[in-house]
Amino acid sequence: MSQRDFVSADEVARRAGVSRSAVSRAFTPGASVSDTTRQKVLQAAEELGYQVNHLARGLMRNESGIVCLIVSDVATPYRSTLLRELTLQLQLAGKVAMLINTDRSDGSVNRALEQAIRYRADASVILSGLPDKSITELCLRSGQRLVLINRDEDQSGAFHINLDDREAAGRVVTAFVRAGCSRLAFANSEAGTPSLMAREAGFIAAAKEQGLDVIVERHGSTGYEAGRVVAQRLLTRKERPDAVFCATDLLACGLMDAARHQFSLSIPQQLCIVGFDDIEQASWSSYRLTTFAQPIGAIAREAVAWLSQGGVADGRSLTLQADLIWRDSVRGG
Amino acid sequence: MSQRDFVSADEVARRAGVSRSAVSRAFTPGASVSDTTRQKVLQAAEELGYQVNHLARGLMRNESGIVCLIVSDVATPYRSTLLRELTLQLQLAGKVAMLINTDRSDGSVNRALEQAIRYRADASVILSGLPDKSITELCLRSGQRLVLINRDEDQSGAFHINLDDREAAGRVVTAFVRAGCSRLAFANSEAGTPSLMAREAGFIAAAKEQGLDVIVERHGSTGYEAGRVVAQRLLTRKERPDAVFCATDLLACGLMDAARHQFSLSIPQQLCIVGFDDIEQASWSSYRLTTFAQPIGAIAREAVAWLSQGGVADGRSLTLQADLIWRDSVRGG
DNA sequence: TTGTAGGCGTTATCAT
DNA sequence: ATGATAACGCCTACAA
Repeated sequence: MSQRDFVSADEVARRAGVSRSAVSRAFTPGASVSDTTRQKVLQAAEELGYQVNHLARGLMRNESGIVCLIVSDVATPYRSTLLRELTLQLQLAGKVAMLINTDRSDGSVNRALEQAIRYRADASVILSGLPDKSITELCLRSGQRLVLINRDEDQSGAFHINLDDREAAGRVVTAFVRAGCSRLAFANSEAGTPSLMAREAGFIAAAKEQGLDVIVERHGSTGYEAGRVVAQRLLTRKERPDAVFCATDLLACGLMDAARHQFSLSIPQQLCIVGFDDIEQASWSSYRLTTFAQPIGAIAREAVAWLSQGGVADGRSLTLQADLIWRDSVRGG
Repeated sequence: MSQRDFVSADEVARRAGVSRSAVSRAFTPGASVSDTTRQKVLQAAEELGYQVNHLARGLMRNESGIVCLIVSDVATPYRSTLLRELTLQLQLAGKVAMLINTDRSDGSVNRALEQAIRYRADASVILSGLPDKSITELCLRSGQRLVLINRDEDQSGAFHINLDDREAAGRVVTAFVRAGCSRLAFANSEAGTPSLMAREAGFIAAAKEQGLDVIVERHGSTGYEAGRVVAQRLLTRKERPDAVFCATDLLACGLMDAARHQFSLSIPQQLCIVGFDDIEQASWSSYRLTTFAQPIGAIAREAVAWLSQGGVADGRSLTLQADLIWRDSVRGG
């Protein structure tokens, strides 16, 4: 390691002609220091380029200020938007985000949480994957807060933020029926995460109420390419669907592109499509996708509010509604 | 704050019937411990759910394992991809990423670096913005490494990774001329970052060598919407351009969509377009954009290799080439 | 190989 | 309001 030499409170104290404690107090909001000494300290610190060592402070205060964000597929539009919002809110709350990428292999969520513990993170936010119960219990027992976004509901003590996926799916059926569609399909990935499966189940159930069957096709991960593959399967059937609900916008974009450029179908005339997430691309004029907007701002705000609150926090569950954004991929908006 | 109670090395030592130091050694690769005690310690740790406190360890070792990633516009395709790659490489190198969002206001890069110092980050990687020299010197002086990606060249002691933007721009002119284009335009944002301006300058210079003028149009930030606005300006001129080089793919997508859907132009027959970054959307069948692929993997690898190397590191500069990806937005690939 | 003692840079407690 | 002193949890000589 190269030589590291950060300036310490001692040096500031010496230069300002006060004690270490005075320096500490000058950097602690609400501590009892006279204005004159505070000024002396602040000036000395400025001149030396002193910054409080948060490693040491965290050790003492038993509060690191660190919040771990555990996530896979960061490069995905929806994920990266959520990430942006979370980091922003965290910073506003005086916290700092530690980003842990779980793209590689399974069980990596567990390893990520261990990392969170090692850095004594005040809280962890899980955006992807599902950790084992033993490790989340360890977190909770250690006093580390846990927020699960769009994850399953089985971790007591943690804060769950979910969308009402089933309700949303029901509205899609209504929209499709109103558009005169009758051959419904659902495009999903093989990921099988709770929220994705809830959309699928909700769609099927609502369709059944209308006396309609649903063709379900699943493939790969939740991306553009998977959408193309699913389109291939769906649009070569003898009984071609006239309406597809896609579990995510990325799937929808892939499916829409294939439908247009490979099968020469007009949208929404010959095929209605609804997506989920309202990623930026959904509004691009090549897509103009009717889709559900996740309340990303609200999710981030609620998450940060909960994890940065003082006092003992109980586990809790919050269900938010997704907004249906009408654009041009369904007839008769 | 709720009660926090992480298990410490003391407790592990007691349970394993050894001393604290034995515990420490058991978790230090290459320390001299007998296999039997190591096993005892590891088992006790496992049972108690012990994890080494990296705050304390960082304090002692003078090496936190933290690397700060300083970035704005995280939700942008190119940025988020780079972020994914960097976090992955960092984790492979045994480091952990601290993400600092500088979306708000100016001078926030300076604040971000101060944050990096407070957490005693081993290094900082700057993906956006440009810090004041005084603060980067403080970082360097404190022994914190600095990597600047696609930033300006004026920070000595830091590691600079840049693309050869001018060379790339030159190749675009060649491609346009070969496609029979003669009314060249450059679409840029008003951001004015070094790499963006280098692409612009390089394009103009290369065109001049061919005896060609370039219409330059700049607007807003580097996004899809700006591309639409620029298209508006460019395509309503009496002398409509027949080839546009866009500073980024996002601009290119916006411009292409406007050209097609608003001006009913065929691409590449009536208008050739080249972008930069090779974001995922560039390959989608609605765009099939000819563009430059940033060597993101190499950038991330080089950055992490440099910042995690032992010993004293000198400032250094690395220039990488961008690969031209031929797709369908230029005639005669 | 093992345990003991001292120190890393803070903050909190206690006098003054 | 200020300064000395004791933690916080860990690592690392040093001694055994």
